[in-house]
Amino acid sequence: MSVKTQHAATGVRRPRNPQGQGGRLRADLIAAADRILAGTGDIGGLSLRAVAREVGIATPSIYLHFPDKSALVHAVLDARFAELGAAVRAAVSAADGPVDQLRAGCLAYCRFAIDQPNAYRVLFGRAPRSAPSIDAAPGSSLGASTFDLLVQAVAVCIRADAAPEGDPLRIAMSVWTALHGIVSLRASLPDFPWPPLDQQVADVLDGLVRLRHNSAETKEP
Amino acid sequence: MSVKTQHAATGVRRPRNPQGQGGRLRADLIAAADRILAGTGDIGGLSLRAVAREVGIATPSIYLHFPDKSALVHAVLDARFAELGAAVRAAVSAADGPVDQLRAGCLAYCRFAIDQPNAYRVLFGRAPRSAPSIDAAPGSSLGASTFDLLVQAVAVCIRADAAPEGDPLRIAMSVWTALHGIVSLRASLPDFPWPPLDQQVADVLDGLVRLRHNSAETKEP
DNA sequence: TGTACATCAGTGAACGCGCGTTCACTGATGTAC
DNA sequence: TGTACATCAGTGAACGCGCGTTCACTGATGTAC
Repeated sequence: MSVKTQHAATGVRRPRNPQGQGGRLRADLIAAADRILAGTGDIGGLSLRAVAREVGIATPSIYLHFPDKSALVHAVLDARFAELGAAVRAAVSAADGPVDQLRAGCLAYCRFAIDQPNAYRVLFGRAPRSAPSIDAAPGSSLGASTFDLLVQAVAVCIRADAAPEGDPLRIAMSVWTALHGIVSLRASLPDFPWPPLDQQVADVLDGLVRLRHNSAETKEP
Repeated sequence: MSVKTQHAATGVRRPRNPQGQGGRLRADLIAAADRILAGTGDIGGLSLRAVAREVGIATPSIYLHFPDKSALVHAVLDARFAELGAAVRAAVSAADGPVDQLRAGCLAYCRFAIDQPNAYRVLFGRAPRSAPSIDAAPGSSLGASTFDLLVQAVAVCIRADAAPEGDPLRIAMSVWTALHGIVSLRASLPDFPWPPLDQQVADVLDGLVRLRHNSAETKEP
């Protein structure tokens, strides 16, 4: 039996899906490509052959579900953008009050990026025009909706008098770029003596949003 | 005559160096690799064959000057780090006073990154451990010396009472990450409606360093 | 002044590899009659 | 209940390509005698 067609992890060929369930392979392909990208962070280095090996199928079977390589990559990016948005939304929902909600959302964004640096790099670390395998910026609407969340959180803080007057869009841009800087430089230079993430995020919010800390709600009981 | 060995731009094979001047090719190879990387920003996508084509030599001639591909890439990175440091130093020297010098250095850093986004991505946009062709983080000492410049500039502002008390190292880290965020997000999402660079940098310095603007030195005559 | 030799800066062909994609094919499962 | 056929989910071999690297070689230039 050829080694080429065996599953990468188990050495066993993946069983064939029953009729009507061929679509399952599509999800498995996206998941496998996502796992590989999470290990390398390099879209250009992703190969259909590696994806097929990971899933345990023959490479041409991918073409039953995606017209070409870039379609598979787009599907992976869409899924990851949705996941990032869900993580931020969940953190915001779990917090109380404008300031804590803003902070929780920013921290969730950074944690997603730091826990999965390669996945984050795949989403935000490429030059859209010059990337060889990607023709257009995918998932931009999903990314934009997550950014809208930040603009709204800043606006709520200002309306609640937790931050001084200012343009929420402009402030949110500053915050987003600063958060992106925090997480992407940490990924690029892991040996640099970075301060704790909470402190860096707090510095950014204090400096750029100028949050007013509500002394009535400090953690002292 | 084979097309393979002709110069990419002119179709003419590069003339052979005189004896004792073989080292010239080394500099030409670094420059050619740098030009290619400035066009793609993708270290993994750089090929020795493309470099040889650009210079107008046969590919194996590269091995007369570099033991392997990663040695050539390291040389390119060292040269670019040195260039970035020189640009920042020149801007700082051309400005007067602690605040303007800090601002000038930060702006020069951003302009270098924005004018040559792919070169900047090559320097700071990779995950050092997982990059396939690069074994260790190169140029780190050159990068670190440029960062020291920022720390000193912040410290001078504090000593000159142009900024409130604070830990210059911690503040410089915040500023650097914010600047990196500004320029790398601009490169990743060029279609986003970014505000003017000067304004973004000013927001970052005002917020994170809390610069005091010296009203005696405003631009009004 | 001539000549044999060493050095130097390269060249051209070939190696084995992994890649995206195409093509004709297989074989299990369902369905119409 | 049996059987011919259609559908579905894949497979295996092959294509042409660009890659990093190795190897034996070339041919101009300098130098020792």
